[in-house]
Amino acid sequence: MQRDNASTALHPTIELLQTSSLVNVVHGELERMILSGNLAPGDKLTELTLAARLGVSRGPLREAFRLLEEAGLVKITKNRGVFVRDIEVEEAIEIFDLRAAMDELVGRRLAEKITPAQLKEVRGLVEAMEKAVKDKDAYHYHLLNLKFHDRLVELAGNSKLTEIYRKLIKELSLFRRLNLEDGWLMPISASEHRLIVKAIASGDPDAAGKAMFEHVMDSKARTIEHNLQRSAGTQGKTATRAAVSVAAKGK
Amino acid sequence: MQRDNASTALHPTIELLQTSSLVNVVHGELERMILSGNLAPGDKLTELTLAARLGVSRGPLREAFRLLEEAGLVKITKNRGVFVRDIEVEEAIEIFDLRAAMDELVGRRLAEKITPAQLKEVRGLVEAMEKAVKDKDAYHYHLLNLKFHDRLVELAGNSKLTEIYRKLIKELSLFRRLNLEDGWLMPISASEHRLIVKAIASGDPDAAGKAMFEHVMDSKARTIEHNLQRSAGTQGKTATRAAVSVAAKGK
DNA sequence: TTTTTGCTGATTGTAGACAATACGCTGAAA
DNA sequence: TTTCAGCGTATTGTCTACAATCAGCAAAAA
Repeated sequence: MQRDNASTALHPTIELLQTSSLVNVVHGELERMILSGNLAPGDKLTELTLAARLGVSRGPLREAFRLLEEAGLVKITKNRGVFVRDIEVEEAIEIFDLRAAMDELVGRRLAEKITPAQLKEVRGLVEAMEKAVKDKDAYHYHLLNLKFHDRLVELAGNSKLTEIYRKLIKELSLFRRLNLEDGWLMPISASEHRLIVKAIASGDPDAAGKAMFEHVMDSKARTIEHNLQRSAGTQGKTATRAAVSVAAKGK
Repeated sequence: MQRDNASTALHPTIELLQTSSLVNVVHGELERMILSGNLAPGDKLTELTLAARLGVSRGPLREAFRLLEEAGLVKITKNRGVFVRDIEVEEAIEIFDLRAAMDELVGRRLAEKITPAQLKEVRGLVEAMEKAVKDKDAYHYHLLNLKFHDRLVELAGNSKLTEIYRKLIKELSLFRRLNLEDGWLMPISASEHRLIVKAIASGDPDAAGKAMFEHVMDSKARTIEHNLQRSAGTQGKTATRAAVSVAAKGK
């Protein structure tokens, strides 16, 4: 009986057909469109239009909507439709605070269990980021930054933590997209990464946790500040953001 | 014009019809059945059967399934069906570790910002728990314990944190249900609650965070230990309630 | 002018039908 | 007895049709 053999070495196409339904594909595609900015916060996702464009019927599409809703990427209003969610600055602050606590855990764990090979790998990412800074390549830096943190969380070895961390990052991207790509705060962030790796390498859980925590909180301060400047400069109608400064100093 | 009046004081039935679709109702009902143990881990959720029982068609039901899938309560396998998820002990450990980090954040925040009135409220919950211990009322104690921690998280004032915390608790209940209701570890847990409230009341963020963290980690150790003992003792599966469909063959 | 009322087109909510796939049974061959 | 092929049933995946609801506009009333 070669059942074992067949289940381990499966042809990619077969594997694909067995695992992916239309719902999965549509879900992935919509998520990609949202995270890439192809669909912006506030945009309406009309069922008939999207169904026609993606070449599927409304059923799978609606199921994919529900996945996105629970993931926090869209908001469904009865009889009104589906809209790409808009992350308010208050919610972004909450996410940063939560991320800080999670990353502190990540730092602690890594200080205890990271291997030399893994350490070398993340050092490579830091060096690549420093190179991107030197080249003033903000986009590449952004991708490396995401990769760096994602990899650290992954290496911490808690899959539940990884799952929720990624969910938060996705939601946060709905808020952060606006003020990315002007890489003014890039170099500051970059230098902190070296400190994080150093603390992890030292094997001191408290130090590594603190380094991670502080990094996220600094990142939060920079992002919020940047966002406030931007929204204050562009439009007068954002007077509602006044309450933000109060929320921002919660520590 | 009494538009304001009309929008604030809306007839409950109208409000209900505007907000709740069949998907929402079905989702809530299924979640209730899963969390209450009416549907046990491993149970299969057959579309036609459930649709007939709930009096809806398969469409809304499938959308509710997707919500539950993203929430981690069920697992959908293509062409096979929907099953109530089974939380392995490894995943439970991960959730406890994550919860510990989150609760540490909760403790810190509460030490800084809890009000006397709120303090009085949580003290009342602790006292009620102590009474439940004295009465040996394990079920009531269990409910109060959930309420206590849920309220603390809520009072921390981070809605994102609250949302994810509740999601984790729901998932964890799929693992913990088995070894609840034998309240052997009840009194130990109860005494720790007093310490938590005391640390929060003292206004020391580090102490409160530490108290919360330790409590969750102790709770983790007790639960895991208890679970190991139990699963070592009983080999047979307890497939008592299979409301909808067959209990899958043992894993 | 301002408000309100009724209509119309567009969009979502739900149900049912058809196609595709998996599971379990029967029976025959080794 | 064990294994395996073939077949029928049950269940899921997807699509289409119909009903319910909403947004916008125009015309009438104040």
